[in-house]
Amino acid sequence: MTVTIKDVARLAGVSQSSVCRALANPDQVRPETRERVETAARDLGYYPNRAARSLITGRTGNIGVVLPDLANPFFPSVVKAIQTQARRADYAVFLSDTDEDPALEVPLIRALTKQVDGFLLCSPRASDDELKAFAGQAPIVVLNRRITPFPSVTADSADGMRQAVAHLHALGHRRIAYVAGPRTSWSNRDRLRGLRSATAAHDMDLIEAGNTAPTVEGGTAVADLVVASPATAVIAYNDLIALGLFNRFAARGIAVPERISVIGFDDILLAGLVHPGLTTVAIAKEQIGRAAVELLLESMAAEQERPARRVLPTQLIVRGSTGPLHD
Amino acid sequence: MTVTIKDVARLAGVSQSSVCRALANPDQVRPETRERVETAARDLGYYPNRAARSLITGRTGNIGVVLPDLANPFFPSVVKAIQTQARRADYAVFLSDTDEDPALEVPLIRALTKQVDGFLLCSPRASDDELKAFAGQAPIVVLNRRITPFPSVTADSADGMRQAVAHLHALGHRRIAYVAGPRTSWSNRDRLRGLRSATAAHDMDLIEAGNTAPTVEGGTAVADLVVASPATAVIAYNDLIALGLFNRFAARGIAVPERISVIGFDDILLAGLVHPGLTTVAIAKEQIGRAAVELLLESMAAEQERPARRVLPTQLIVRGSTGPLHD
DNA sequence: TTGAAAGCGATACCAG
DNA sequence: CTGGTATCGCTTTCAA
Repeated sequence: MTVTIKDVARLAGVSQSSVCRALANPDQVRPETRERVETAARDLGYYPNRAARSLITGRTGNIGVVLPDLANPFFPSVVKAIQTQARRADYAVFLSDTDEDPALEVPLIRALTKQVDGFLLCSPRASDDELKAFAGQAPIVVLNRRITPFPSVTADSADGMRQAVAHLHALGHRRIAYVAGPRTSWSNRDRLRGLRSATAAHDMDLIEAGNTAPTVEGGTAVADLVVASPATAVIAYNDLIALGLFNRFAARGIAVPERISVIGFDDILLAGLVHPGLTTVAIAKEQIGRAAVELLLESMAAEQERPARRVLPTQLIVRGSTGPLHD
Repeated sequence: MTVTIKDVARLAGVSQSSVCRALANPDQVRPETRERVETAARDLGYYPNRAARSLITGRTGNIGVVLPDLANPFFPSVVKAIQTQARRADYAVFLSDTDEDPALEVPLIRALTKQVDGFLLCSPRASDDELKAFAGQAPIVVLNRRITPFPSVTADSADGMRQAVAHLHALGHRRIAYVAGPRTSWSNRDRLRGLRSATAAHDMDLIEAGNTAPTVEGGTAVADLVVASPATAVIAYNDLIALGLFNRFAARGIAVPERISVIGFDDILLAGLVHPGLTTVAIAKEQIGRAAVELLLESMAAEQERPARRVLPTQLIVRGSTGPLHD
């Protein structure tokens, strides 16, 4: 059924060892032999069993990607970048969606541990302690979160928030509401931190409208709270929430940006397609994916002394959902 | 470093075989022994190496998912459903994005073959012949395409088109344009076929506006052709293209649905969030993913005589982008 | 009920 | 430059 190295060896009339070498280190073998082996392999349609190989080499050629929700358009973008970069290094990708369930993360990681050379944890929801338990067990790079001792790739949320707040301030806004995402999300805390210091710097009021699910429905659910607050502008944890706000605002006849300005975070595809366009803080999603793979490869190659931390830039994208304050 | 079955055996004071049995067939072993093994395994944090196991059992516990473009929101939805269903059966998922490159598919499949028990090919772009070469090599279920001899899961595009055309006809439209997707896409041909017969049944004119990329940009690129045609309504291969049309129409001041009605296909999240809402043919994406995994598990369990074909229903979702004909 | 030993497919080392 | 052999971690006969 399945063709193994033995079959190739037999057909080529050489030993297994030679087949192995001819295929892996072509120059350590006589050209004639190499040719015979290559022909035999081609004829039989031989492809090495990477699982068997990993047993002896200790390398699987796979990386594991764990993320909370593929339905959030932010993640597919990142995963796509990861895929592209991984393929360049001849790595295949295991994908696990935890469905925003923190309890699923650790078992999933464990189940994959022996099958991958390292992990990319995107916005992991598990506790610091649970994750730290993996230190030394498997190379791990964390995205959108910082946990010592793992290398991390994050976006410069503070700077993004600074840009967003400066923009709103320039438009005349003085009272901003923030719709927070999941409490378990490091990004959420990071963004909130940046927002607090940015509003403080401008001496503006920050009204925290509470946490909600990072989905359209999550935004819709808290829209009325925002309207009832004295805020003239609202910044959402992410674009999906912002679009949920849009929805409910439209349903209630609340004009954006005339009555209230809205800013999102992530710059997912949707942001540019709704009307009015959603002003948002763009994150370099492709760069995040790429950087993460690079860091992982590095940390697999050699134990790093101090974990690398890559912080990628953010950029405010101004669209129609923000405008001057009307009184 | 990594804890193996030997370590457990040593700590429990039994043989490897007993450890294996205690963990796999708990009832074939004396309760006392089982207890000792379980404790030892827990204490050491033992998790079997699935790659090593696959070597002997022939089962990997993995399934491979290949798709053309994770950036198309349709696919993440399907993948998420696949994940959920796969996890239920204790399968892990390998994901490969081919970036719409037909040439990448076959090598990717081959590279994964030994590491997975079967494949889910989503909207594969490779030729029938290339794919047929895998028949008998690995269990394969094809999504959004039909290729003998593989089981397939498809949407009832013909019925979806029938609903869309009937809707437009009722609104008074008589000339419909179709913006086609990739020539290599089976879905595209399937949808076109359905559309042709539906328009013929209503004695309506069908203007084929040519093929374009299944992306927002693809839609934007052909929008002017559609406007220049005598069509009063346009059906796009998918929602992304439809949204690209929206964009360009808005830029040119062409009113939707007053000047032209627009219908998409897939019902991605975006469709409900743009203004006006995009009328579209919804596909049961979760069901597709679920059904695909089910079929794959079945076909792995036993060679089926005739490949199963699951055709899932489609449903027209009417939103603001379609309206009565104005003259 | 348990242990010893063979073997899955590939690589790596050591002789020759 | 090539072949024999041990080995990776695990499962599975086969005897005891």
